Amino acid sequence: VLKTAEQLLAERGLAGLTMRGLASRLGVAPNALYSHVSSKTALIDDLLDEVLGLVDTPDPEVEPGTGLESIMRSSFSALLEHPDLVPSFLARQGARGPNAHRLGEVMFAFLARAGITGTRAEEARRVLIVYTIGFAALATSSALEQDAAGPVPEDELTRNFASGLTWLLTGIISGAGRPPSV
Amino acid sequence: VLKTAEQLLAERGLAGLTMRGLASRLGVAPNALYSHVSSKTALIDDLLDEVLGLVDTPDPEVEPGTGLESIMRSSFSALLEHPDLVPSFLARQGARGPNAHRLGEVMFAFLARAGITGTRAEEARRVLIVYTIGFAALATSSALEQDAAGPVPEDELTRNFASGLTWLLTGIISGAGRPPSV
DNA sequence: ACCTGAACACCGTTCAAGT
DNA sequence: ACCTGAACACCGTTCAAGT
Repeated sequence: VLKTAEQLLAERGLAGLTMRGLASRLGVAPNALYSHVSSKTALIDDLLDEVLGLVDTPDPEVEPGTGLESIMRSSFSALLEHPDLVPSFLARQGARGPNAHRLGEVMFAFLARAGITGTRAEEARRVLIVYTIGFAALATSSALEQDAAGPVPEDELTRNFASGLTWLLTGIISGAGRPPSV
Repeated sequence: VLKTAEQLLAERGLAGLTMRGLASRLGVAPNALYSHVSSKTALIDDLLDEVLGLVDTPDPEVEPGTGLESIMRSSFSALLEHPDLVPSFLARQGARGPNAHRLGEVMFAFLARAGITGTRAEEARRVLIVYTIGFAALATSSALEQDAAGPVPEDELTRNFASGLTWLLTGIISGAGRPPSV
């Protein structure tokens, strides 16, 4: 059901994933899909959470900084494997399915072990997520369209992502910003 | 010419900005637009660079950290004023018009004064841009759709943006990551 | 429950022709 | 240069009806 949507997406891109195209591949009429999914948006939401299922969560005993780093790296590469879905992640603010929820909890746990809780933890989590999805959006869109300007190779962007992630984690854990009201 | 596009966008959103709708507002046939702009994508690219024209560049004598901070803050609020264009910024990697170029140069100048040059400066600039656009995307999309989950007020997101920006700049300027090969 | 036929109300873009 | 009429090749979605 969803699987063929995923496969059609991989073959023909986001613009190529149409309800009509999907229906014809399944050998049914376009409107028959509405017996299985309430709208195209709902279909995409389902696909998004499936991508997050690919992210593996690190050993919770590991140091908080490295734990967070590996979660974000793993998320980044999961996103890169589904380039066409990344723009949708941004538009929908990172999916709200069960997998998204699970990852959010793991992140909170690591932040808490680094002594970051409350509002500050929420902020840090949001910053990390936004940064990761944003960079994935950059990497995937740059892969899709080749410009005269030179497309910037993917491994360079991955290194760039890692640098920024380190900066971010350094800033978060060092406790910059906001006076020590905690 | 472009002005009406901007105004139509403000009124009816990105989905409401169609070539046909734009044409009818101008009192011409849909295809007449193609005498003025080569495609809808080109039209949007023009709109994007216009938004970047709203960003004001700080006094170049100011301290690098605060200079960069104010550029990114100003960019963030310029983006927030045109919520419907933000997704396009991500898809097109932040526009490539003259205004985009100008801002990029100013950022490089500040980074250089902070002792950051070469690859590292490119990485830092990209990280800052991605972070800013990504957060703007979050803020605008959360403003557009109200969910049961509670939409997160805009000023909270703006503070959140500022916190993350501080963390990022702390990390960048403190010289974390990559061993001191410079 | 799940499907079909037919339709509604749209899209972006192109082509030939006019002025 | 800038416009029109007409068309091409599509969209997502709904409604009534069938099994």
